[in-house]
Amino acid sequence: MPYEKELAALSDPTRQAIIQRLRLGPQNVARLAEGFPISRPAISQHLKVLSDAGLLSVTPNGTRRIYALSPDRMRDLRDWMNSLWDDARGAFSRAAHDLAKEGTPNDRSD
Amino acid sequence: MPYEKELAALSDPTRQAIIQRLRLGPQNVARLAEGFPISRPAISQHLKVLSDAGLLSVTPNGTRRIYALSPDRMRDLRDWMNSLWDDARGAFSRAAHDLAKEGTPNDRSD
DNA sequence: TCTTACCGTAAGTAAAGCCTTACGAAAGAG
DNA sequence: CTCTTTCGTAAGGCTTTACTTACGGTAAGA
Repeated sequence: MPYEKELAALSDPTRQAIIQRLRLGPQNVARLAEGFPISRPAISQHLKVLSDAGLLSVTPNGTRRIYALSPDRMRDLRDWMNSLWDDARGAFSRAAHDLAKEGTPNDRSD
Repeated sequence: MPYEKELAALSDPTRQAIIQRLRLGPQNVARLAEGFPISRPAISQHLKVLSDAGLLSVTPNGTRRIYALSPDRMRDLRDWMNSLWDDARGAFSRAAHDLAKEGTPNDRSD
């Protein structure tokens, strides 16, 4: 299970919205929380999940904490998605080929 | 929130393992369940989640149901990851540039 | 120093998720 | 028709998750 934590972090709609926000640029917590219908501590908890997954980086600046997207981990995820897609294509056309020949691909009995 | 359901589907370790299994080729439910420590109905429920997310396709064959990866939706996800990564890179270097100039990117005071 | 702004964490609660067993429907063999 | 295989779904229990309010700690300004 290669990217369990990262995908779990991205699976929440609020965290996805946070990611979308940070696509425009780094932001501190208070400003980030302004656009959401939930409390600021809830945003902090989501930011912790995203940070623990390596998707965000933090830069303290005075009392503020600036959060930004971490391109490195994001690139790893993208590469994994790429390989997944390649295998999906391969398995798909192979299955289509097999089905055209005999009808059932995995017709083995142990 | 563009790919909420797809990412939620991929976030579970069991479902990730199912995906890994199907990278080798399509399989029916009973054979798929053989390699897991959980019951067959649990596998069926996971397969439903993955199918509802559009990541799998089903092909009935007698009493069996052959599950396979759906390359289309997988490609969409990959493309979204690509754009996400590009924006992350852009925001990152822009932030680095701003920090080099003044120190704080979002320095507005309400 | 005193006050204000910013933020993380703890405690508690309501909701969602994952697993199990039990059951019923559909397809094929005899 | 009867029996078996394959599979999806319903019901219930248990764990995890996401939210709230309350609180403490740190940095900057007067």
